[in-house]
Amino acid sequence: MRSYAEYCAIAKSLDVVGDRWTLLIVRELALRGACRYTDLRNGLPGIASNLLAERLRDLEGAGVVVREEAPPPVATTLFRLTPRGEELRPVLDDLMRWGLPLMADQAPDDAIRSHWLAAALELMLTDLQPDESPVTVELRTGDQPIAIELGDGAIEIKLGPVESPDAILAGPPRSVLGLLVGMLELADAEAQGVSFEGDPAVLRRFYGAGTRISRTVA
Amino acid sequence: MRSYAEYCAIAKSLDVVGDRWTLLIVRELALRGACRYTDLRNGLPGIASNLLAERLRDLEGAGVVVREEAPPPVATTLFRLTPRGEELRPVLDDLMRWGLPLMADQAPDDAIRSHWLAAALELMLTDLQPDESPVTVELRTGDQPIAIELGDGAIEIKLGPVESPDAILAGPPRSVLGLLVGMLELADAEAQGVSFEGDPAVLRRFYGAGTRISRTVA
DNA sequence: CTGGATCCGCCGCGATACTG
DNA sequence: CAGTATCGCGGCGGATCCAG
Repeated sequence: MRSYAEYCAIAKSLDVVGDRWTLLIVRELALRGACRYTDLRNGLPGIASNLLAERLRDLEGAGVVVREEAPPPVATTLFRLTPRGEELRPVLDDLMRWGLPLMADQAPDDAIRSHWLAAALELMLTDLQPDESPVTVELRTGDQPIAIELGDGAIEIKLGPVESPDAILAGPPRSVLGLLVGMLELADAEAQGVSFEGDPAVLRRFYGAGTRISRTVA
Repeated sequence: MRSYAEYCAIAKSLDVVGDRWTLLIVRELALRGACRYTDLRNGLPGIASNLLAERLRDLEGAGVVVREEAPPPVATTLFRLTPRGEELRPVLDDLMRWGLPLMADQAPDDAIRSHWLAAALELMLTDLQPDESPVTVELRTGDQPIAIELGDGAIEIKLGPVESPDAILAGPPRSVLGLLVGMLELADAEAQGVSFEGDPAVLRRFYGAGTRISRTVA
């Protein structure tokens, strides 16, 4: 993209990361750590291969990304954020926070990746009953399961299955999120295709976290 | 721009504000408050008129901007951020912070507006000697003077001239910023075309604020 | 199979002219 | 003052091809 040619910090930032796809590439590296070219393609459905290569070159030139050759036996090239690139996390966090209300509209052709959902949940969820016993929930939505672990007032969200979950939640992402966040009652969520196994009381641990979001939606 | 078609909060944010020029329009409204179409053109040098009109329509449709008809005698249309638009300020702040090191390179054809500089200074400057007596400085760089008022440990930065400043600083923006931020000694700044009137001790009030920035520059 | 490069069609953007 | 109209170009999308 052409430079804005403005002596302004915001414009100069956008000169670096304002191109189409660029911030989403940074998002992938921030959420998933070092990635192979193929991993990035998978996390950026629809990107043209030449664009991904070009953006990675540009980001490398700007000092945001480094390319490193993994040693044998893997022997593949990895892309990783530099410290300067890591400093973009606040920008990503704010953009994610601002975009949370927009998760209310899930377009039929929206691609879905569980690590995007996990990042959103990390911003939204709080344990409303931190004194209760620890609880684990497995989410089955997106391209891989998500593990939620409540305990000691903290919430941990990881990718991957849960050993013996106290509850299992499956269904369309929008409805699963809506239920967790308290915008949807269990009955409504189930009407939208959500299946819930376990003790419904577990959901109360999250309820209300979403009222703050709901208020944001115009 | 085409939608990214990803069920991800960041991607959905960028679907709204990721177009070229869009965030800079929001910047203008955030920094200067309600603006006329002409004010926006002035604050966005180089933007095509049709693009500005189209972006404003889009932003209005997204609930980020409202158009309001000013009552007579002015009788002009004003554009203003909605509350939802105001919530983009954290994004702008982080982008500005991330871009501060890039202010080190001022391209010859970079447009300059004092309100961009004022915003950057607001992020960078701290009063290192809050117990000293109040001090006012007038900056003459960009398209209008900038007033800096130190007192009670707080810094106020406004646009416009200062009544009877304790110091006057004029010259190229990069050097004026560099001096204030402590990356440049007075002698070096003067060699770069900065003129300084007043007590040089005033500069010590700011010195060091920029070491944090300097460290950021790779 | 990974990590690209190349080509082409198209649309978003840039620049300028024009208008109620 | 607040836009609309037009046209040319370059960035992007989509597909295919290629080297290690």
